[in-house]
Amino acid sequence: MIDEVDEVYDKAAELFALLSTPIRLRIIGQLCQGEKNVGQLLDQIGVAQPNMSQHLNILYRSGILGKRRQGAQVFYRIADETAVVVCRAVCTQAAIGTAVN
Amino acid sequence: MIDEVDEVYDKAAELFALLSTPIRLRIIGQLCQGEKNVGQLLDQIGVAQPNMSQHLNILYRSGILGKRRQGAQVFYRIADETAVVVCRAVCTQAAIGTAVN
DNA sequence: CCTTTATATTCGAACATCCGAATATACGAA
DNA sequence: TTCGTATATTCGGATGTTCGAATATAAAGG
Repeated sequence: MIDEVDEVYDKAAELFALLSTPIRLRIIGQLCQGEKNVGQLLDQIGVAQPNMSQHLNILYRSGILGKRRQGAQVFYRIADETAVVVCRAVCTQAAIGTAVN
Repeated sequence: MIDEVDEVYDKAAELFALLSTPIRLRIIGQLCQGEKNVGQLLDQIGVAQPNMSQHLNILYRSGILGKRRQGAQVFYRIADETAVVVCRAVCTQAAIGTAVN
């Protein structure tokens, strides 16, 4: 905590940046209910398909999401609970809702 | 949680955006130790003075920080614990440090 | 192979963010 | 009032992010 602090702040800032768009938070909220494919996510979240794909890729490359292909469909899931825990902290603390719970 | 969800995600995304730079996280980390003036923050955080002032103002306008002037100096403090709680969630969950604790 | 459905990629424009430099303001002391 | 210290504001450029549009790839079925 003395000389690793720099990296700590950098990593945390990166995570927060990943969570700084409503669309990605909605994706995470949906996947908290369990694995879903892209089509299902598109049904729930109002966003164009290529845009969805980009956001999913960003979350996937960061390690927050995992994915698996099944035939023509690709299913995404939460792969790192850190993001979920942080989202829950916002919801419970700010009393702004329970969407991710 | 049915029709306020939209706003929930928007608010959360805004908060995460505020926390998405290492400098602002450092500021919050410092102020977790108690009220500090701008000069003290400058001593602890490697950033130019005008830059510091901008970040402080962003956090102040968002309600995360409060401030009080005492003579020529301005003291900042945590005004909304939400940000701190969220930062702690990152640290404890990701096991990437305890800087904000 | 061809078509359809499902998902991904690329490109460019619009827009926002961060920083450095210069300047401005606020306050205390002389 | 003038000076020095403390803090804030403005402006510009560089950089990054998000989106829409177009296109590409992957798989299943006929």
